[in-house]
Parts: sequence; structure tokens; C-alpha cells
Amino acid sequence: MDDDKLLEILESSQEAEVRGRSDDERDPAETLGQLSDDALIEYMTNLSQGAKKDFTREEYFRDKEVKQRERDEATRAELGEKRVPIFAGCTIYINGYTKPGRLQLHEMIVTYGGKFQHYLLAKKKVTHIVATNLPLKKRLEFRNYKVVKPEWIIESIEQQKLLPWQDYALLWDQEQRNLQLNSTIHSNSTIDCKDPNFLKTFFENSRLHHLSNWKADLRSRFLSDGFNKPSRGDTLSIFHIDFDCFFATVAALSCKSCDIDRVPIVVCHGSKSSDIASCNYVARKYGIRNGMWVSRAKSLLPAGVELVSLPYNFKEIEEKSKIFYNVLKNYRIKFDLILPISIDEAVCVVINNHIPHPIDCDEICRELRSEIWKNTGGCTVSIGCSNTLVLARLNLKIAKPNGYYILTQEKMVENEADWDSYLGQFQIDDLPGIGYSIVSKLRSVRAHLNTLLQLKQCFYNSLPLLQKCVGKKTGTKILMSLEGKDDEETSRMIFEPESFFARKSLSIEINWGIRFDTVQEIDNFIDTCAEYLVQKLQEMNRKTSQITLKVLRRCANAPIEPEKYLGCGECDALSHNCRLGIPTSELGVIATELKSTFRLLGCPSKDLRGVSIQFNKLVEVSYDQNENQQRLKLPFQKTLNFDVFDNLPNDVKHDFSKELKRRNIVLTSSPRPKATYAGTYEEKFMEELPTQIRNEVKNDLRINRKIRKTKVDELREQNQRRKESIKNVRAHLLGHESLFEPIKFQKEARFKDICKIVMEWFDATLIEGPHEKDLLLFENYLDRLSDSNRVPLILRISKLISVRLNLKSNQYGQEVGFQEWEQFLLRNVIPKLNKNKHTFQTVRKLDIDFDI
DNA sequence: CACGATTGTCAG
DNA sequence: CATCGCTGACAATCGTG
Repeated sequence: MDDDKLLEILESSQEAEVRGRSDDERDPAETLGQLSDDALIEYMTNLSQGAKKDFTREEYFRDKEVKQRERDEATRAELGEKRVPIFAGCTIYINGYTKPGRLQLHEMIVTYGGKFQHYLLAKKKVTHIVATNLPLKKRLEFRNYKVVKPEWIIESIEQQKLLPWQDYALLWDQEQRNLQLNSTIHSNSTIDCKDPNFLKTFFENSRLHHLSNWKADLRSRFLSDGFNKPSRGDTLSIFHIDFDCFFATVAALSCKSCDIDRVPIVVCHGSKSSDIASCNYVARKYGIRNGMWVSRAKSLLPAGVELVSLPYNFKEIEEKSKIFYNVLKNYRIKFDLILPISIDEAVCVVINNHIPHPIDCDEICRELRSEIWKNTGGCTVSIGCSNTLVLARLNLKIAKPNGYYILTQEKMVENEADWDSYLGQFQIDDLPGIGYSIVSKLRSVRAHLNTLLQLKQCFYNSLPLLQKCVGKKTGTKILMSLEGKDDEETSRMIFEPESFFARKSLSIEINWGIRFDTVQEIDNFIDTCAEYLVQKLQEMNRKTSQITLKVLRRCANAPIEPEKYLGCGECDALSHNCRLGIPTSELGVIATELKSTFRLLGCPSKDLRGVSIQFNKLVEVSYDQNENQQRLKLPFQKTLNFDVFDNLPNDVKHDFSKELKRRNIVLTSSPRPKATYAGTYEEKFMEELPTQIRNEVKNDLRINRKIRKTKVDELREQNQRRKESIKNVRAHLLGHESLFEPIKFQKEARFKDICKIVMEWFDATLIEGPHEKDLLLFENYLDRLSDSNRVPLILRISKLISVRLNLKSNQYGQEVGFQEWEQFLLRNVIPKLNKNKHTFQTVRKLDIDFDI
């Protein structure tokens, strides 16, 4: 037993005494004690299945951690009420032996507002580590953390304030000295992707992250709010409303000294290679544009004119936006649709044939603009109004800044000359859907293409040419736009808003500040990202069945450090996706998959410049499926296959066996000697490693094992197997040899192999259902087992099928095949078990209840 | 050709 | 002091059998 473990056990008994709680309550398996029988067995089964993947020890401890935290909260409520929350925001881990002891420190931290981390698996969350001395290995492990002496806690409490950790740092080498130095000089402003808080800090300051997140929120709110859906034939009035240089306006409003109408203002972080998020119209007059670097913007200004750089004010932006959407929602004319485009932009739709009198668009535009201006304390919006989305958008362009413009499609095509002069006002990239890349493609056909009129004249009667140039759909879309009409895809926003705004994927992307040295560090980072995403996934009650990892790798000839500070520079993008057999929302599974995928992409750690994780195929965890799973729970759940127990991580077995004993839950089938692993080099090697390293090695071995056998091979094999199984089933229909002939006739066939065949057969027939004759043969086989007193084997087969049904219920629950298998299990297999209950009990001396 | 995987594009 | 180059949808293109 290693020190940590020993310490932990000692401490739990110590704590029990001090708090005066009963032994039972302080049991390390306390968590388990709170579960129902069913939940416990389910938990163990999950844990056991997961354990094969070496991962669930983490989940188990995470669970314990949660409970512990709840207790901490209680302690704080009890003792810490009147205490100053000195350690608010700190998450502290205590390493090894300390003086005063772990227990006392724990209580001090918790009562003074800090969080206490019991296990280091959530390393990234830990802000400080308390230790009196550290062995070399740990020094290495903790080198990027703030490691302090216990005196830091004690003296902070004595002085009733958080003292600088640097004064109490447990220094040991240059790296730690540097960490201290950096922290002292820049307090906490250093950006380092190895820092556990990097992601959080980055996102808090990233405009694009906020933009994306706001948009997602608005979309989901839209879907839950309710709306009137127009039909294709309806006549519509569409108002496209958009703030004028929103970020810049908001920033200027909170800066009394700057006049937004007179001085050029930009919103940005820095002074050189920083992106301009938003610039006012004075700045635009000089050619400054959003997205431009500050250095470029400055160079555009004539001598004597100073650029005013203002910081972001995300909070205020959210506030103004809330007001904006409220004005729209409460406007005297009820809009049938208020489609959120972004934080500062919405499309409002009125269905004219639903109302008795035609609406006055002009008046609406004026009213809305003044309402919004008043309510937001001085933000202006512009409005483009029409009967199609594309024209509303183009009209908005004309309206800006601080105006409105109304023109309908019919009006526009009435007179060709008017239409042409209208189109002549726009640059080609004013057309929605045309950006940098398509412009250059178009210009490769005709070099000096500038206005929409020129675009129209160039391609008016040559759709095929245009499609060859920019692609099929894009070509069609462009020509339709030039007639003022919306294409199919764009109209979906209005006519099928549910599907248009529904979320189809979930992703995270960081292409700034990424500088790593080792794969280990990258693994940690991937863990953090995965955790962030999985939390979102679970919040929206979804699972994913396909994951993509995309990385940016520095181009071979690109400089190590690009011009932009911590930017990604010139990169190649590499991506790889992997399909998961069963949809999941489990962090362990997902993070492991990602880490192994990263290795597949073969990007050198030091050349990594960007990371992106996408969950591509989302499935809803519906109430239906939960119900399904419940219904599938089988009568023998009060027993537990020994294998389930045996597969548990060694260090938690003890907890479980105690709990099982307490509840009189019995293990079925006798323990097999653990022949599979014992004596192998791997195992011996592992046994000699300290726990913390052992887990790391395990993880690495596992990942490597995965890589050796690539996903592609795996898929190929799966496919092959599936094809063969199906062939067998089909063959039967043609009167050929049955899948089950061998079982029936070759009594030597090993049970294990039979199980394998049954599973393959099961998998292959989940959709269409097993063949009747095969089922008869199978039942025949089961009867033979029954006759020869081998009931436990029947039990194992039924367990196998039931577990399998559970696993597949999400994906196949509705399929005929699935339901036929379920029926077969309930009607044909379970009764056999019940019939043999007596024999079974006698033979096995087990207490099993087969009530259905 | 049909497919799935990967890469590209756009918007705000 | 730098600086905070996200995210989701769909289209195009590539590779495979």
C-alpha cells in the first residue's frame, strides 16, 4: 500500500472521530451506501465495463469528490458563516504529510471559503498545492503549479486576508522560481496554455467566443419561445435590424470623454497585431474596417489624427442586447417571427395576410429605431425592409449607418434600369454568402469584377459557367440573389425555423495561445476541452456518436513565432473523425478517444498551434429511452455476475464487497483464477510503480494499444463480421446451413465462443429481427443446457442479451429486431430460468429471485 | 456513382 | 507590453469500393 492510500484511510478514521460521526457514515464506501440496490448494481456494471478501459477509477473518485464537496458546503454553512471568505476562488490540494495535519488544514480552508480537492485527478482545477516537502517525482509533476507551505494558510487566517503565495512558496528549482517571478511581475496576466485556467481566461476575453455563445443561446431561446410559422404562399414584411458598430458604440457610451461622431474609435485588446472587433463610422471614413489589425488602422490615419482604442465591455453589450430583444418582443405590432441572427442583429417578420390592414413599414422602422435608441441609452440601429431576406439585407446595407430603407422585390424588378442602378451600388461581397474566397474565384473568370451589376451582366445567362466557377448550389444562389429572391437554404430560416435553428453539432476551437512542449501537456489540455464540451452536452441532454478532432500544425516553412503575439500563424489543418459504437456523454470515453486521435494525426507537440473538438452526430437522451431502459431491467438484478465485480479497479473492490455484503447481494458464478494477466511483463511492471504513475502508464499503454490497432482496421473488421453474419442469416432463408448448426451438433464448442456467435447474431439482426428457425434452434440449445443441469450458462446467456439490449436501446430501441429479441428474452429465456430456479439454487447455493 | 470523410467557406 | 484568430451550418471535394 502506498503512502497516499494509507494516509487517506488514516485520515478518514481521524475525521470521523473529530466530527463525532458514526463509523458507518465515515465509511469510505459511504457514497455507495446512498444508492438503491438497482442503482448500485447498475453503477458496478458500468464501472466494471468501463474498467476494461482503465478509466472508471476516475469517475468513481469524481463521484466521491462531489459528495465530499457537498459535505464541505455543509461545514461552511455551519462554521464559516461569520468567517471572512479568505480563500474564495482557491481550490487547494494537500500533498502528503503536513504539519498541521491534512484534516485541520482541510477545515481551515473550507470554513474560510476555499475549495478543497481530495484527489489530484482534477489537477487543472487546483489553484494551490500545499506541501511541506516533495519527492522529485512530484516536483516534476507539480512544476507548473503554485506550491506553498502550510504556513500560507495559517498566517492568512491569522491576518484575516489572503497573503501572497509567493512568500510561502516551496521553492525547489529554477522553473518554480520562474513561475513565482512571472506571477509577481504580471500578477495573473501571463498567458500560458499550460495553465489550468487558460481556457477560461481566453474565453472570457475572446469576442468570437462570446459571439458564438450568444448566438447559440439566442437560438435555443428562440426555439423554446414559440412563434408563428409562415407558409410558402404568404406575403411577408421582413425587417432586418442591426446595431451600428455595436461594440464601438457600447464602448464609447461608457467613455464620456470620447465623441463617437468626431474621433475614430476602435475596440480591441492591444496596440499592434490586435484584431479590431468594431470601429465607428469616423474610423471607417479613413478605410478602417472590422477585423483589421490595429497597426494597419493606425497607418491609415492622416498625421495628427489619433486612433482611440477602447476595451471590450462584454457585460454591457449583453445588457443592451437584452433590451434590444425586449423592445422587439414588446412592440405594439406583434411580430410573427423574431429570428435571432446574433447578439446585435435580428430579423422580424410580419405575415401580412394574417392581419386585416396592411402595415405601415415606414412607420414601424421609425418607431423601432427611436424605441431602441431611447431604451439602450443611445445605441442606434439601422433597418432594411423588404419581402425577401436577401433584399432586406441589401437594403440594410443602404440604410447604414443610422437609417432605414424599404424596397420590395416586385418593385425592384418592375423596371430593369432601376434594378440595374440598385445593383450598381453594391460591391460583390455585399451579397450574403459571398466572401473572400468566392470573390477571388469570380475574379478568376473576370478580373475587375466589382459591383453586383457587373456580376449580373457577367453571368446573367450562364448559370453553368457560374456553377463551374463557384460550385453548383452557390451558383444557383447567386443568380437568385441577383433577382432579389431567396434560395431554398436561406428561406428555411423563415419557413422551417425549427430545423433551421436546431442544434446539429457542438464544438470548441482554440487557435490562439497554443504552445506546448510535450504530449502530456496536450493530453491535459484536451482533457480540459473535453470536460468543457461534455458539460455542455450533458446540460442539453444529448449524447454524441461521432467526434472529430482538428488540429492546426505550423506550416513547415512558417516561423516558430508568427507576427501576431501567440497567434497560430500559417498552419495546415488536419482533422480526423471517429464514430463511437454507442452514443455517449461520458467524459472518460470521449477524452480517451480524443487523445488517441491526436496521436493518429501525428502532429509534433511543438508544432501544434490550434485544437478543435467537434461532436458531430448528436442524439437526444429522450424520456422515451430512459423509460425503455427501465422496462428492460431484468429480474435477476439482485445478483451480480462475478465478472462484473472482478473487473472493478482493485482499489475500489473493497468498498463494493463491503456494500454488497451489507445488502445481501450475491455474486453468481465462482471466481476464476486471474490467469489472463497474471505474470505478464506488463502486470509485474505495473505492480512496482507508485499509484499515480501507474495510472499514467496505464493510460498511455491503453492509448498506444489503440493506435496500434487503428480505428480503420477496427471498422473494417466490424464490417466484415457484420457482413458474414448477415450472409449466414440470409443463407438460412435460402435453406442452407444454419448459423446454429455447429452449436447443436458440436457439443465440444466452447461456451465462450458460443456467446460470441450469439452476440454477433444478435448484432446482425437488431434491425430486421432474428430468423424464426434460428430462434427455434437457439431455444433448443438452451433446453439442452437446461436438461443437462447447466442453468448458470443460461443465466449467463440471458445476462449477455439483456446487457446487450440495454446498450443498444438508445440506437435500436424502436427497431423490430430489437423488440423481437426483447420478447424472446422475456417469454422464452426468463421462464426457463424461473422453471429451474430450484435446481439453480440447490446447485449454486445462491439466493435469487426471479419474479417478473 | 454513392457513400462517408475531409476540407473549405461564410457569418457575426 | 504583446493578446485573447470562435463556432456552427452547409457546400465542395476527395477517396473508396
